[in-house]
Amino acid sequence: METSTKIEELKRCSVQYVLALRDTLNVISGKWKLSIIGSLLYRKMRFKELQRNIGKISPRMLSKELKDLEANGIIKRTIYDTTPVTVEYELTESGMRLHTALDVMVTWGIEHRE
Amino acid sequence: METSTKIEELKRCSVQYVLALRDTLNVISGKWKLSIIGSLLYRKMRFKELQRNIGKISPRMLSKELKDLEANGIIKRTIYDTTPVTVEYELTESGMRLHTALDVMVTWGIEHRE
DNA sequence: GTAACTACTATACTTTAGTATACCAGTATA
DNA sequence: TATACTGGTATACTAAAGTATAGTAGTTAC
Repeated sequence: METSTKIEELKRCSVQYVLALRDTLNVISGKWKLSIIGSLLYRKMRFKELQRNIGKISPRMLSKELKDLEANGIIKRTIYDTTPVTVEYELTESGMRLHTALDVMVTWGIEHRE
Repeated sequence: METSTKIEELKRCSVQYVLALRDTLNVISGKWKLSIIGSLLYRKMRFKELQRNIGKISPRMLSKELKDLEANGIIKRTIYDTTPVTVEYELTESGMRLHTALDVMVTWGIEHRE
């Protein structure tokens, strides 16, 4: 069965619908995940770079959220054998595809405020 | 300025982008909000009806979340002067417009699991 | 008269999310 | 020799989110 057909079918079944929705929400919810994804939408970044970019995030939270996003296949972590070590974070293909979903949410958010 | 132009402009500014996104997320995040909105997508429902439909939700949480959604302009509460009183909950126009955003999120969720 | 229906609210608790602060090893710069 | 850079971890805490259980008032059916 084709993916698009499968999606149409799931949308009709509310329990599955809510489950797929929750999968997406779990990936982007929490105080910091959006700021991290937003920072990586247009380019790769290193740990300290992300920390400076986001501002008030503690290294503990940044580290935890990055691990979380990596485990969920949203970002990719690459270690370079330099001195001192450099670690780069970037969105995966799946993470990049989130962009469309985020745009739709932004649109609703703005229209809702009107 | 047109709304669509305004949206295009905001998407380019990451801080505003994240803020609009967070507005949307605040509306749908939490353990129960999606189940409530999902229940109301196709028809109005009363309190006990929602409670039975969702299953394990406590009346305290349902009451709290409904108030929250009402305060955010997502649902409308109508009291009918019957005995015993009947209270109906339904999505507002804005709440209905969430449907598109939710569909996009479901699609991403399913594709991401693949 | 007692059980069940309506739509909730009150109190007290647990669990999860997030914060604050300090610290690690190794290297480069002033 | 002291400071700051790299990318984090450890411990202890607070705040927010959610749960559990009981109870409210009025009406109706058995």
